[in-house]
Amino acid sequence: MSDLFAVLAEPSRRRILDALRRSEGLLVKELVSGLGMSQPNVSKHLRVLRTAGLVSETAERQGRRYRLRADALREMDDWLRPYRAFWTNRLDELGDYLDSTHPNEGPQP
Amino acid sequence: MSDLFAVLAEPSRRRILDALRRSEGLLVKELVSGLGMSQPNVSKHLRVLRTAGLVSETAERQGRRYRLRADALREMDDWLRPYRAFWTNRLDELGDYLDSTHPNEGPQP
DNA sequence: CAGTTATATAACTGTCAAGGCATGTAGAAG
DNA sequence: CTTCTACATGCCTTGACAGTTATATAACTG
Repeated sequence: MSDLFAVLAEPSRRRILDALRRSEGLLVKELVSGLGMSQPNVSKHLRVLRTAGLVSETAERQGRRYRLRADALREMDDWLRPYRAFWTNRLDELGDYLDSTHPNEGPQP
Repeated sequence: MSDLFAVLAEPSRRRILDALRRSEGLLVKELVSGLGMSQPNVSKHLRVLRTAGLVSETAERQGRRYRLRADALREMDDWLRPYRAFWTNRLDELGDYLDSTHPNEGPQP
């Protein structure tokens, strides 16, 4: 489970990240009640996310606060970058030209 | 396996997409020899990719040509977008300020 | 110290998918 | 029609988790 893509393949983990993104860090109990998952399940997922460098953990009096480490997502963004060109550059700048010369190779609706 | 993220969690499938991205479509046999995977394995992955809308297939005399459908990756890009702001805006514009006030909360090397 | 709260961990179980092997199939070639 | 090529598909085994339940740990409270 050391692969970033495999870590993010779990919908529950993406939901955890989404929740952390909208807040300035959350306690485990807040994630449990907020997402409606069992506490051990949340803890397990947090462990995976932590191992992947996607979240950080700090101890507090009321519990442990987990924060997003969005930086770890750059690897995914890097992989995606060359593909992004297919619908940003190509379609916007060269779309008409390509469509007129290779009408069957453009993206289908 | 209808979840895009789960589909892309497989390294072999990402390699297939990478290969297709660099070319204007490839035959199955070309993928097999180029990636060094077994033919049934490649066919299976292609089926998954096709179901996810990530590749398209056209029949030719020499075989079946698969092409990238980068458009299907937009869903992943959309999910990533709000996170991207964390290292584009925040780090570039406020990075120095945050580093000077919370030196331990910045991205680790 | 006893009890409560917050979280982690261990053990177990069910599910699911990846990869290998063998086989089916369709088209071109002879 | 037979053979080869290119590809798909079915079956099988194995391994990897996800989720639950039960229990451990740690800190705070009274």
